[in-house]
Amino acid sequence: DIYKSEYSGWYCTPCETFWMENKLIDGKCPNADCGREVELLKEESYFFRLSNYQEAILKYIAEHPEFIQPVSRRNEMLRFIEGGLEDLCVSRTTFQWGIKVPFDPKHVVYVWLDALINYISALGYPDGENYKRYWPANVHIMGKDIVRFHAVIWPIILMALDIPLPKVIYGHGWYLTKDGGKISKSRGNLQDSFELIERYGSDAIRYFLLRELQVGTDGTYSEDNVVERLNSDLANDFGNFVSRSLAMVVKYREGIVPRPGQDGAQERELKELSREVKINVEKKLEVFDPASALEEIWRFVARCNKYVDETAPWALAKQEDQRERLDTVLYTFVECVRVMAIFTAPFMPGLPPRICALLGHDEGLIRWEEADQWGILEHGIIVQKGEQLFPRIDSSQFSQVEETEKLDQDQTEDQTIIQVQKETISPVPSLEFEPIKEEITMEDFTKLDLRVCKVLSAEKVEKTDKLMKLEVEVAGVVRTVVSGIAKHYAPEDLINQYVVLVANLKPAKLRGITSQGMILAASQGEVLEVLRVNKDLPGGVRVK
RNA sequence: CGCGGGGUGGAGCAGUGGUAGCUCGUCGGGCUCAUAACCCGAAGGUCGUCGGUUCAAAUCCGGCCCCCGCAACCA
Repeated sequence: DIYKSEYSGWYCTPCETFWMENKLIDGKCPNADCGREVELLKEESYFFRLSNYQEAILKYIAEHPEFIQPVSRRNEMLRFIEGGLEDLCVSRTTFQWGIKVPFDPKHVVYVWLDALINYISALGYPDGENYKRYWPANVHIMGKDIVRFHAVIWPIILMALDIPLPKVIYGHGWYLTKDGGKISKSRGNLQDSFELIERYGSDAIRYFLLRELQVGTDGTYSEDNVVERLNSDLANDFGNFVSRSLAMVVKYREGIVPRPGQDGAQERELKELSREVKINVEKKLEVFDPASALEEIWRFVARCNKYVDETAPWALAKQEDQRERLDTVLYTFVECVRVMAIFTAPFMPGLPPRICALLGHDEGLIRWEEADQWGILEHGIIVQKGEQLFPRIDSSQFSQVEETEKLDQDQTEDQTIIQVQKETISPVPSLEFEPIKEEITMEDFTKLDLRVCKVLSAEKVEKTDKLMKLEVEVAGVVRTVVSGIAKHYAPEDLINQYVVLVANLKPAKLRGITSQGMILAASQGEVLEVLRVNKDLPGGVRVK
């Protein structure tokens, strides 16, 4: 299914670029600086016959509705395949880095071909033990943007090799910021995950991501949400239960887990709930819904806290004739801690050792199949209250700390530097400035011709988000300039304003409009400001 | 008509035909073992909008409005 052929395209030699036929302008190079003749050039390449498998992959998807999940991604892939598959060019000769084609070393393998193969080659395909044991995979989980490679190209590669396909391809959504915008470096809203882990702990961050965000769709993220979720679920509900229950064993029985008496209705209810929760969690995990699984588990956590309230051990402790009842309750507390540790272990792998240590056990205590079994712990073992598992996070205190740290920093810096105003309350990553470029001479600088110019007219370029077309007057001449500022200014904001133009910049074509120069503007992330001249200097005055 | 996601109580989200749920927040009460935590109760939603299908629509179909991501465009 691999064959050698030629990839043909229109090649512009000076630009060293291939162009699609429909991009050419009057049959010439579309690069505005070039516009020269292009030639039809053929590059030798290897191709993979994707097109031969179009019907096979459609049939497979139809017969295995669970293959691509969630459904929205499945529909997207079906539409893509129905649109017609073309053979895939799987080698390149235009660059050297990459894996050389063994039998034709002037070619390197197309990245997605060798990347996908890693799923089986890493397992030792075709004879490795791991391959025999683990393939076909139960599920591949990846970001929704690369589902196409996993749900179309990869299965076809496997079909061509006559290898079983993975059972499920799951495209998960993305983490977006609170305002719905994508997290990205250029917007300055990047969140360093290692910083978050350092601040809150990896278990807590795992919990947040699995609990708060739906797997199949995009979710919003903000540090306020993290703090709220962690305080409420981990500190108040979970951590506090462990703390209060073990504290009572220590307080009323010197930490020695007593022998339980007869179960009452409350104990029976608790045990029944553990069975129900275990089954539901298993179901939710089968369908890739960790958020609902954790919601189930927290039903149990909440019931445990309620159990404390119902049984009121502090009242039992005052009555000598309730000694056996108190023993039962305290024993059940410790069992609840054990069960909670089992339930949460798949989501927070750092937790079991910490809890087991409190119970004087090793991690052998954590066995999923015992999540609904009771009476596992021996009486007579010694428990301790220990450190708080999840201390509450005081976010206001936290941002104060940030502020003072910042002030300290500020004072050490040159007083004349104008400080960047910190607008948000929640901690944000520090701004990353571009490094200062290498030194140039005065002569280099004077090559730049910067001019004050008056904006005569301004209009948004149709069908673009960012482009604004400006007519400016400079030294008595009117020039057209296209600028990427439409998101930040309305045309009327700029008309009759004096701005700074790079007057001797080589013209370039943008969306069909020739731009004769560049308007100066400062920007950081989402904020942008065009530099303006306020004194009434006539258009054409030089800026130095 | 480039491709795709979404609009559900103050906030964040579940919910693919049959009394609209969860967490947080708010208000009132209880308890005092615990990490000012826990427990009980309450208020709060014409499910973006208009129309259609149906005995019945947040849920199915169509039109419209708004938000977001990708692609193109930041000279």
